Amino acid sequence: MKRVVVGLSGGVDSSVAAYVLKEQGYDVVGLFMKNWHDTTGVLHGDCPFDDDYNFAQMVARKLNIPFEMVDLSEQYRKRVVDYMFDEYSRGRTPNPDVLCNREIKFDEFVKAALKLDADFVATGHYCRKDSIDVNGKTVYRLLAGVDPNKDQSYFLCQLNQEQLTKALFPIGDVIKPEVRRIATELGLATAQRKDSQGICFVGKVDLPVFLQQKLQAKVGNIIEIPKDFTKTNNRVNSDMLKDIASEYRYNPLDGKKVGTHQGAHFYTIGQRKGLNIGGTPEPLFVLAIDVDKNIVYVGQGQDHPGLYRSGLFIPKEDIHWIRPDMALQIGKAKDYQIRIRYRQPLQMGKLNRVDEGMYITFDQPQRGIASGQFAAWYLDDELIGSGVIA
RNA sequence: UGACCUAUGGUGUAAUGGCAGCACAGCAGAUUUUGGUUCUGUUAGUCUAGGUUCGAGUCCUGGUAGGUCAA
Repeated sequence: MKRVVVGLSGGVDSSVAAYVLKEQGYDVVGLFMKNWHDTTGVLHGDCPFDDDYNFAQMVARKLNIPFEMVDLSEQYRKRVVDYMFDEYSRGRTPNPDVLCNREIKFDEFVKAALKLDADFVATGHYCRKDSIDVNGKTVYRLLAGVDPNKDQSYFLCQLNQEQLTKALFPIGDVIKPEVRRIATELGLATAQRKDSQGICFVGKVDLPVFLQQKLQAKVGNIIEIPKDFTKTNNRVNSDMLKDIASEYRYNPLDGKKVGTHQGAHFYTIGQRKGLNIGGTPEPLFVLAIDVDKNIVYVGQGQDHPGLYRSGLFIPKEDIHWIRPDMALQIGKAKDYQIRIRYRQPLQMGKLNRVDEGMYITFDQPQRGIASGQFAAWYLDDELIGSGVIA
């Protein structure tokens, strides 16, 4: 009998995942990860971590499976939280949950599971895996979950073949309401628990407060860029990949000062809340930040041209193929469906592999392309590859 | 130290003398395993002292503050 170690988080998804595995005849072990125990900046709720542990334990008892706990706090801090601080300090917008999966759940956690003699490791992600034969070699495919509303494949966009080999996603072909129904039917304590939100393991935080643990607050200017500012408008007609894919760079003379902020690195492109500037007919959105000069550039209205770009660039060292056998050769281009954030409907676009990296161009301009976030490319249901936006 | 104009939530603006409204910001909730977006709800105002009127943000007089023109 094959042994599966399932990451029990104390939520309903991993609870049902454990149940499904058991039904499938696996020798199932529940393993709870303790990755964080600081509440700085955490909104409402004093200490959710103990709660999670207790719920996970209750579920394990109910399912009659062994239950273990592993503390990966040290690794999580080093490999996810430090990366977060570092990215924000450079004026970028990291995605800690993608890193959490690559570095913790499908690395450190797997190591812990192997110590428990695991053959496979399972999670409660809404995604699927299958395998095909390519030139006599088994290749694993990462597929979207069948629930279009909950598909979480995006968060796994940095996994590699080795990691997929050991992975099982028991609830990928079930829709969320069905998961809730199963949990309710089984009388699992987690059946009605609210879905988790915010940074995985840390929780819903007030980001500026959280970041101020490491990043200094410092007052700077907010500059409003007019809607008809030509530098942003000209871009739309450009043919040069490099031009289309690069960020808009402004300088203070391109607009006028409309207020002050507490630190440019606390903001991200597309952001509306937190500027504290009123009196405009339309809301202000962040168009760009300059952490060196400590300036936040804003523009008025959802349709401000500075909010949209038709392309992005990924440096070659940040290109990742879940399917290495499909890696695009230098000089080649190919159409893909792409998303640049969780739950975004897939967008039509083209990958252009050049010597220095990958340019992605979109058929429709995209709102709020943020450096540090991940672009993930799909062919229908299958996640093929991903990369960090420069 | 002459004339004129203006004054309404935190900000920008509406209201034939008849229930002070809208937008933005803020706050709260919903949505969301990243940031962000979006949706819903909500706090908060007539510069000041008098007067006219059944009734004043609105009309009259003084004050205060800001602005424009004239020098």
